[in-house]
Amino acid sequence: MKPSVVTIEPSFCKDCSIRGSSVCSALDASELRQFEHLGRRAQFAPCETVFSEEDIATSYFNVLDGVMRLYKLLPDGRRQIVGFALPGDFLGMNISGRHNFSADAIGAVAVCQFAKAPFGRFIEDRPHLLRRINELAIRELSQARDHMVLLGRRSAEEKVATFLLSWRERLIPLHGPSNTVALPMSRQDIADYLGLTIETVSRTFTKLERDGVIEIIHGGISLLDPARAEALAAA
Amino acid sequence: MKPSVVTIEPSFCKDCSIRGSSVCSALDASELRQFEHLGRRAQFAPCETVFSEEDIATSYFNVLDGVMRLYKLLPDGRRQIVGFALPGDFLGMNISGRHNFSADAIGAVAVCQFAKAPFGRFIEDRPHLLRRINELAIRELSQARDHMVLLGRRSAEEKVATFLLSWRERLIPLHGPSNTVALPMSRQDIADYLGLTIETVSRTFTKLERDGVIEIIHGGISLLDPARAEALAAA
DNA sequence: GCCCAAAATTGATCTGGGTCAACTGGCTTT
DNA sequence: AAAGCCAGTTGACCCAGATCAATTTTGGGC
Repeated sequence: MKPSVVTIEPSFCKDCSIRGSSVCSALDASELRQFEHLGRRAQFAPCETVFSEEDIATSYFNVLDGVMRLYKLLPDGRRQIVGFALPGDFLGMNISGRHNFSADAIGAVAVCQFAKAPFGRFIEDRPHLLRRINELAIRELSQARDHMVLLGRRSAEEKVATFLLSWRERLIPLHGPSNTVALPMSRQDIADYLGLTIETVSRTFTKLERDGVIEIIHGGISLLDPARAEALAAA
Repeated sequence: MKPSVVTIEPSFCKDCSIRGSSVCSALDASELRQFEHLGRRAQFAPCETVFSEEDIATSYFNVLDGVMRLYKLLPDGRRQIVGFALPGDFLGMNISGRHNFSADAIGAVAVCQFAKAPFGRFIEDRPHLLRRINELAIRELSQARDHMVLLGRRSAEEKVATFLLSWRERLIPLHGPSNTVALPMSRQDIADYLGLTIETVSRTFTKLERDGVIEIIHGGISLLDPARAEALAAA
């Protein structure tokens, strides 16, 4: 784990890569110029922790680049990854004043960080921004429920197939549609996301490859038979 | 499944039992009087479906009385209960325009039903209400993540102990604190909530009773040894 | 009260995925 | 290029919880 590099540099929202897909899509050009002064760019090195569960939440984060793992730990060390955050995702919403999960960078990550208080004041008289945030929360809630079904009621093979397809789906806005699916997270991360062990994930990947559904490539997979993968994921 | 009885009766928000715990807590007395005209009381008989996944969402619901099960089905019939709704809970938020889970009454249920459009217009210029709704969504999101940990990483005994404790917790605002915990839902419901089978739930209840942690009583359980239950749930 | 159906419990057995352990193959370091 | 080190894979075995199959209990209707 390398030391973190935090760069404070002038950042222009209008040039931002995630402008349009994140919370900021709710803002018009003039608001955006004010908004600019609220955010501060920050970089996180691979494996660096951005915030931890139970930490006082002092900031909101907009992911600009890279992938983060969001997880909760049980006292004995068992881990459940509750999601992966990609560019455009907005983190830090909570009601208790504390984060309710931990987040760390998988590869290098860049975020736009907003101090809680000024951000709160900015929202105060901009209900359209609040509506946008609400929209994001409701979308996440829907995803969370889908994931509950996966965790509670699906077999290992269904879990892996579903994960690969939905991950591919999430990468479309970033890389365009492709059957080559980059998997920046480790097998252990995938296991902890799907409620499996690393061995079962590995075996299931191998099985899917043997069955001609995927090809395991360096840093990801190639989806050879999307239709069959869909069938495995649906049933 | 008896036929539904829908009663449209004059209902007064100020006298409402859940006034203060639901969305409406964000409204002042004068707003409440206007709000009154938006809602319509409806009753649902035991086992009756309030709405189904993929239905066009035309209403929001405020649970007034009774308990609902919220669930998703896989094509082959496997079911995952994603939550139970109690008085004060607000249902119907979504972004797709369709419900993303099904909901049915467990016992008799009374709700306050709001047509989507007028409710949306009412929120429009009342950001404090929107903030309240956002708060509820974020709280649910946090609960959903806790439940993911349970589904993905906990043993059967831990699941059941955790469920009993958190259900007891949820009943406090309704019945006051008590070691007697009413369980209006069936064993099958509990199983589908915890990602287990009905047999495993039944066996685990029996084991907890044999161990002196709970006593199984009619329509629920009595928590004999809360400390031990906490220990089972935490580890 | 008695009857019937549904819900819950209990027992016997099976199995998907976990556990434990060994091995492989890239990378990095020197 | 040798050594060391992880991340990932594979194999052998095991067990928590699923499945299958009876009971037993509960509750509602008459």
